[in-house]
Amino acid sequence: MRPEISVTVDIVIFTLREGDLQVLLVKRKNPPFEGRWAIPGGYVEADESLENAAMRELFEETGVQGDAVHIEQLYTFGEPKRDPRGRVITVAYFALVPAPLAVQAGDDAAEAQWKSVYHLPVMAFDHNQILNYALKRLRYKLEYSAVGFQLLPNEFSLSDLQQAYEIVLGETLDKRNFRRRIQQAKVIEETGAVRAHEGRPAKLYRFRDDAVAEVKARRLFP
Amino acid sequence: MRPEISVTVDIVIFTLREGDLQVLLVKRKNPPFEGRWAIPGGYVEADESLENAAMRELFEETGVQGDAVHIEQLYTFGEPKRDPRGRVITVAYFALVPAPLAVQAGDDAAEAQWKSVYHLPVMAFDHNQILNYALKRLRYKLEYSAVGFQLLPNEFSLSDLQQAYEIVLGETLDKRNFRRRIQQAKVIEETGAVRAHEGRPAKLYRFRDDAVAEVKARRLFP
DNA sequence: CCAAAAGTGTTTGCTCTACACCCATGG
DNA sequence: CCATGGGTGTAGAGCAAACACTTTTGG
Repeated sequence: MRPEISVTVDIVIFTLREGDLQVLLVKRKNPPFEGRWAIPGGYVEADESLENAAMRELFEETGVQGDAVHIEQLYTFGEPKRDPRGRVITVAYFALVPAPLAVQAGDDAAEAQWKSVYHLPVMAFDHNQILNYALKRLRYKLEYSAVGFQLLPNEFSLSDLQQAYEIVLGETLDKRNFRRRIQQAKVIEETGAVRAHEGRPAKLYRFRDDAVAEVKARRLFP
Repeated sequence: MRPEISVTVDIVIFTLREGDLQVLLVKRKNPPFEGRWAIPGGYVEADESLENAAMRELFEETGVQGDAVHIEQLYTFGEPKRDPRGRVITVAYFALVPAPLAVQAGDDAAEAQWKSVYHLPVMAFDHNQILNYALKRLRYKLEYSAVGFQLLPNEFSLSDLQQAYEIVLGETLDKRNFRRRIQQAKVIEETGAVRAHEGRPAKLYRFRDDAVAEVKARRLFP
């Protein structure tokens, strides 16, 4: 009546690095799939919620506090044979972190590395499937919610923002239309600061906290 | 390292009945929450996939074969204290079934009944939360996918379809605009049959199988 | 012929898209 | 003064919303 089933959480951690959409993977140092790359994850403790388990894994791998970044449940994968050790279902989460952070390997990982989502290795378990699903969901959400801002630091220019969208969506966007849309959506405000570099300095913006819930009835970027 | 966690699936089964959006609930005949209404569900067997478990529960409660109707994973609920008996996480699914079917009570249920989503009792566990989430998702999906057809029988009139949308969305729609949209989306075809009743007979339509994947880039019903 | 429900078009405003030049700064 | 990236507006097309009458059948 109550079969022995283990429960893990796995967390797909996306960031923008090197003009690329990257994901944090760890190299497994124990069987099964020793030496293969995998999504970070681990067992759910008896007294912690699933979300807390995901945030704990995120912190262990990146040092990022889960409540400071976007984190959401993705899907639960539970095919009987997905783990050769026995019945293990995994609740997959995905997180968006802003900066290219230093990473540290967890207990069960020999090393951790950011990898481009466009050049993924063959991974342990069903992790390629999980990652494909996460990527699909990320692109999808980008089109009708303001979640993309979570990939950027607190202050950013409109060009930064546009570049972020272009990297994730894998297509180029019209500058004037992009800016008009973002402004109309009223999800950002000027910080007052500017950033100097070669060329005209860029006004810096921040994401408006009160706009998080403001997911539009119409998609922002059709 | 591998805490004792039980895994269940719960399934929110929606249908249209009596001009109302209804959900199938069962009355618990054992503690905890004896006598309370609950969403049908049960333990996941050691060798079955989560989806199969959900389809099995659906069949046990309604006699409907899971592969004949729309069924999808909703969310996984895993707060440590959600079940007083111990740590139980539940993978919630939702299903859309076409007809007001006869229902039969499963092992752990004294009776099963269709209940209006607009007059829900206080339920066992966190089932009110699950149901609210399912309803939100249903309305949301209705707006940008063709999933609403799954609530109707094979043959239906355009008035039937419009009525279905109105019931679920809780608002009235313009007849001409509704029909034009549906026709443009090319998701239905005439069966050739008509249905007679008081008034002019209605042409009957069926949902086009090849249109299932055809979720629009633009929402169908903004 | 009357009641009841099915079916059908047009106009108007808005939103999306495509597109090219000037501006501010540092070197 | 030149190179570099930041910043701005408009015209045309396609889409969505509002709106009322005619058609077909059964009784």
